Amino acid sequence: MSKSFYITTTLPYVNSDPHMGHAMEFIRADVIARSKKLQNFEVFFNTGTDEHGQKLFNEAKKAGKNVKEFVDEYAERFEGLIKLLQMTPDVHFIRTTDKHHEKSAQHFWELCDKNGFIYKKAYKIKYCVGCELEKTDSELINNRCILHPNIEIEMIDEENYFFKFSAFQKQLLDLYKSNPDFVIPDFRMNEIKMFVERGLEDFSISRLKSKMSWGIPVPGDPDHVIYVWFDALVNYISTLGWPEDKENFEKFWNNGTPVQYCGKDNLRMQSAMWQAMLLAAGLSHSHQIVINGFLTGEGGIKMSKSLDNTVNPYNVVEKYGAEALRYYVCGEVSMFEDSPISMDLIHQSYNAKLANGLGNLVSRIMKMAEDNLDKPIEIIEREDMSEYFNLLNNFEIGKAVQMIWQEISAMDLYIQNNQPFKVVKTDKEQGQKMISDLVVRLYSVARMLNPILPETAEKIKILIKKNKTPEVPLFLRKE
RNA sequence: GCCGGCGUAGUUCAAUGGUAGAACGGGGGACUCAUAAGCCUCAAAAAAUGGUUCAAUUCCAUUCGUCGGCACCA
Repeated sequence: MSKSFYITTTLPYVNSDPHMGHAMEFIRADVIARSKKLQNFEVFFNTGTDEHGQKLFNEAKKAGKNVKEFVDEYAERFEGLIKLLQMTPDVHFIRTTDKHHEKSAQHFWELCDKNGFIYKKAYKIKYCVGCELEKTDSELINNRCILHPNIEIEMIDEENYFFKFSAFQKQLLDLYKSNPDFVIPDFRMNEIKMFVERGLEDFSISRLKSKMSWGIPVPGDPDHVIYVWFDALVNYISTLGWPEDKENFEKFWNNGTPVQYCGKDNLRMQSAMWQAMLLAAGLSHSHQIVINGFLTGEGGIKMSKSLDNTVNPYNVVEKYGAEALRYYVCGEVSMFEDSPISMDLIHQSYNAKLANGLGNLVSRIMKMAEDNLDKPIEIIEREDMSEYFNLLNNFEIGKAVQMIWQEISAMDLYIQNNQPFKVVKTDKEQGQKMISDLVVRLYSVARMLNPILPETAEKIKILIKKNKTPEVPLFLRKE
């Protein structure tokens, strides 16, 4: 029986174009998914789009569009990232407007309801007529909207369904205690632990259909639709075919150590709300939540259009290629802290590591091989890669990248110190031995690169199999 | 305000109770298999004050700075 592994990104909310944060999350999850496959796991890799809720409802209306058409357009752009970023093509792409997902979410609701964790109560919301929006306390100063301080905040009473989040405090704390690696990195684990320790409040999980119709109908109550978070989180299991497909669910959710990759803004939803929801439905919790930091502009300044320091994935791929972007978010960006990104930084890393480092090394070794070896070397893939894969298994993608580039440097240094290109002129046999040893090492580099830069890894393997130097450099240096 | 993290070369990061390491970037040099790449080499750092200690960048305290969390933002 082969081992199974499940990994998912969060589903981007489709109220704007894909940005660098999405790209980073998609790429990193892809790296882990690919690396598990290489370790012979049967992998289920999920991503998709979150398409319900007030915001989309409002924005579609503002754009004068039918909501479905509005979200269709965006969903297509996000689905386009799969190809753009060279993600593994068998990734599952779920949309929360998919019929099956909607039914699945309703079933999930019914389970929570049946188990006694959903109830109805009057819900007071603070509403700013100026914004035409519901406001939270943190958005108010002196009980007035920050944007419209001259208008009184209206209190609106409405009946909503509530989820008994408060009932799960102890179970969540137990979960965290018995699974110290449940949330990665540890400081995020502490954060969520402290949040839960402070006490949990039940939250509203429905909206009045008369006010906001863009949602999944609440089972048995046509006047309400399911609050977008409650619906969206269920995608992590609906994508597996839950509840009908018991076999898949068993294989990937119960036995696939489900991992959820997300940004730091998602900590609470992924590691507390969703876990409580699963418990309420009588299902098993996720295995691990991995929390990325945010990408910022240079100098740690928040990216913004007005500062003109935004970077978008399309431009980067167009100018440097998908692999340069994959390299950057894996090797140059901190795994868990906020990190800067800019075209300039990408440019520097491209030249230093891809052109001067990897690309140049491939050229110099394969030139020696082509000129001096009579035939391609025989490769036996049996060296131990466990040290490398262990890094990836712990989501230390950056350290894994570092390990590869250390080997690249070591090979450059070896060539410099031992000069096989000279040796081969005086002692052919010895020179050929040195060169073929280098080719073997290069092949190992390609194997390690496989999950990070899949296309380049494949190119290198082909060059080695044909014993050819690349016709065009792998990564042409850019000025 | 409360809680937590951080403050090390130009930049991004590392290690350490006893001469502070790396990568990128910058200066210089010898070579040539290679993408004017690679290699060698040089310059370059511990926010401030006080304490513990034979000895502190490392432990403690305070100050300053900075970042994050403090619930419906999908």
